[in-house]
Formats: sequence, C-alpha cells, structure tokens
Amino acid sequence: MAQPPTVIEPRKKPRQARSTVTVDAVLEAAARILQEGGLDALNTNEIARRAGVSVGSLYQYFPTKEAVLAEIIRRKRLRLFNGLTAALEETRGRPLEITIFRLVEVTISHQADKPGFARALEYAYSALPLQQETDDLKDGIVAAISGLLEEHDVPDPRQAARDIVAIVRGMAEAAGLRGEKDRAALATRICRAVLGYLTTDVAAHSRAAPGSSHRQKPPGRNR
Amino acid sequence: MAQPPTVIEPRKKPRQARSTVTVDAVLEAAARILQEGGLDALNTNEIARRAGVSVGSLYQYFPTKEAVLAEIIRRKRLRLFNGLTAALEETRGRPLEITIFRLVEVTISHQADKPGFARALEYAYSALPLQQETDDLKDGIVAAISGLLEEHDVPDPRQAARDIVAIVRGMAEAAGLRGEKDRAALATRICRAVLGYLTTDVAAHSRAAPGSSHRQKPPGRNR
DNA sequence: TCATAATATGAGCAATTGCTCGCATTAGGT
DNA sequence: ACCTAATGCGAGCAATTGCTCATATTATGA
Repeated sequence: MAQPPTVIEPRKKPRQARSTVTVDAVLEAAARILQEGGLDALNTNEIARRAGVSVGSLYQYFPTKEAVLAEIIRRKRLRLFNGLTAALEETRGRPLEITIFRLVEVTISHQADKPGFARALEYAYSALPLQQETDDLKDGIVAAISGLLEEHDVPDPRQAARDIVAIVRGMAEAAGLRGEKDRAALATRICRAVLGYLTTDVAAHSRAAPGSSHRQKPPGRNR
Repeated sequence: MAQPPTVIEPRKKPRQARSTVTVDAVLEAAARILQEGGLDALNTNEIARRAGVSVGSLYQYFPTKEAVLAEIIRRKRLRLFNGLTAALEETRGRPLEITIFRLVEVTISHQADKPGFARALEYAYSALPLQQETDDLKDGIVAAISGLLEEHDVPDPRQAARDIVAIVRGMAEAAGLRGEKDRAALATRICRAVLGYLTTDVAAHSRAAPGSSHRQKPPGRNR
C-alpha cells in the first residue's frame, strides 16, 4: 500500500540497558494508542510523548513509523505462534478434540485484549510489506496444524488447516467485536464449528433428500 | 475512533442530473482509490482529481471525508443485504443445505472484488461512527438467517446465525486474501463448516472414546 | 428573457505529521 | 579520571491534507 517499499527493519539494535527500555516504552505506548484510538491516532509525536521519550530517540531505533507497527505485529504474532506450539506439544498424543480445544483457547486469549487493537493490527498487517516475513509465521502455524491433522488421518490436511485457522480467527474476531465475555462458551462454539468441519461430508448432505430436518443439541448448554 | 463524533450524513441531496453524476463519480473514484491503495491513499484532493471534479463540488455533497467512506460502505452493505434476502426468498421451502449454499455463494461474490477493498472497508467500518446505522443492517442479516434456522428447528437460532455469519465471513476473507480462484470449491468448504457447525454436538465428541478415530461421517447421525 | 437557485471551481489557509539534525547527556571500558 | 561510543533530546522543516470561500457557470421556471 505504499509505492516506494517502506523500510521496516529496525534501525539498530540496543546495546545498553537504557535503550532497551526506550524501545520497549515506544512499543508499549504505540500499542496503547492503537488500542484506544486505532490506526488514525497513531503518530510518532504522540508515541514519543506517551513513551516519555523524544521523537529523536524513537528514530534511533525505528527508521519509520511503519517500523514501529511492524515490530508490534512481529512480537504479537510470535507470541501467538509460541502459544499454539506449546499447546500442541502439551496435548501430543491426546484425542484431536482436546488439542483443538486448547488451540482455540490460545487463539481466543490472543485475540481478546481491547477490541480496536487486534482489528487495527490486522488491517495494518495487510497494508504493510511485512508480507513475506509474517506470512512465513502464518505458514508455520498452518504447517503445525496440518501436521496435527495428518496424524489424525484428516484428508487434505493443509487446506483443512488453513480453513480451520480462518474459522477460528473469524469467530474469535466477531466475538471480540461484539464484546462477548464468556470465553468458555465461545471456545465451545468454535470447537463445534471446527470439529463439524472436520467430520462433515457435504456430499452426504446434498444427497440426502428431505426438507426440514435439523434437530440437535448444540448452542445452549452442553456437557 | 474519533473524539468529536464525525459528521457522516450527506450534506445535501442532488436535485439535478449533473449533481447526481458528480456524486456517483466521487464515490466511484473513492472506491477505486481504496481498492488500489487502501485507506492510506484516500484523500479528498485525490478523490476529486480522479472523479474529474473539484474538491469544492465534493464538499457540496459530503461534509467530511468520512462521509464519502460511509456512503460507500452503506451502498455495499445494502447490496449484500439485498443479495442475501433475494437468496433467501428464492430458496424458501427448500432444504436448509440448499439455502445455505446460496447464501454462501452470495457472500463470496460480495467479498471478492479486489483484495484491498473489502479489507479497507471492513476496517474503516469499525473505525467509523456508522455503528448504529450499519449494525442495524447487520442485525437484519442475522435476523433473517435466524428466522431461516428457526424454521429448520435449529436451537438457539440467533447465536447460531451470528456464528454462521462469522464463519462465512472469516473463510471468505481468508480465501480472498490468499487469492483463491476456485469459488465453487471454496463455497463447498464453507458449507461444510457451516453445516458441520449446525449438526455437530461437541459433548458427543468429548464423550466419544479417544484415540485417532477421525474418518468422515459425523458421530451424531444426520438424516 | 431573466431572476434565482443549483452547481462547479480551485487557490490557498490552517492544522497535522513524519522525520532530521545539531547538540547534550550518560555508560562502560581502561 | 578520561575518552569514546551509545543514547537522548526537541525545535522545527517540509510535505501532506482536510476543508473553506469568493467567484464563475449552468439549469429551471415564469
């Protein structure tokens, strides 16, 4: 979304403790601004002011405003990746439902925070030349889930992994925007969608004749 | 996302033919800019230039830049709503699977277009005080689907409708961003997720004997 | 034909904002 | 204690951008 490919790489690495503090303060301030006011409210002067730092210092470590954004996205994405990986390890060998439930929980709490935040990051991400780099991370997530599915004999595991990621993200985001509070109920519903996706054969539905026939337990209480 | 609630209402209605042309040209130009360069590239001077109109004319009909954006969103949302409503009418009385398939198709083609566009609008929407007004439209969609589900004896139809919307939106958006071409395959997969959600009982999964027991065919008998 | 309302124009003001640069301060090793 | 590199500072420049206003052009109805 910018013709001259914006520079995104950090300008230099902090070598002393105080500069690390500066960098962290900047990122934290930027995150707060994003959370409260969205992308529109994000400008370098305000970031520096809130971080209790001068713009000059900010530009010692970040070549552009976008670089600040990019670093926030990088760190957040990495946290998600680590969380998912840990959940996968932690439930290795257990039934697929268990693992998926944990993955969903991790995604929900990652998504949660304040509503504007994830939203703004999501858009910023698509508008930034982070593409290659962060897509690698996304591919990592897909690959990990794909591996899991393969172990459980799910056909076309990569496509399924991508779809699952989309389902979970979509539902978690929608819930976040609506301000849903009950995470457990949300997790249950997302799992239902994912497991349903994995175990449903559309052809069977299409082949089946009748008109109205859809009774089940779902939405309300389960267990 | 703006402290002094930005004015969004159109400034005045065109009374002559030429002004309608102007308004349409503005909206069209803005849409093209959004599509090509995202929200960042959208500014009133550029809109006017591309529309072959002066900024002054633009401001005759739109009190703020946001008002232009809002009108684009309004029109697009309305098209979706009409499309979904038509699909519902058109498949009234037929099996639920058929109706859902049509709804999914409509959503996919609505989402399609260029990748940046829907994305930018989606973000802009959440950052605009359109909330009340467009949420009404969203509620309308949810209500319509909810009615459909109720007819088919789906429990907790409103929650289910919201979840379905989230699933479809999430998957369609992800596919759009990945640049997926095969709309039919996509529609099939989305339907699988939706129908799976509607017919899967999570409790059954939890109760079911563990291990790697995951082939096709759901645990709960469907039809 | 002509008066009035509707519409169109675009130079430019005021405000915002990304970022630089010259200089001050501090840390760490020797 | 001292020197150098690292870090910090913030006034302010240059560019962008939302929007106004004085003025010009065009349509419409009587």
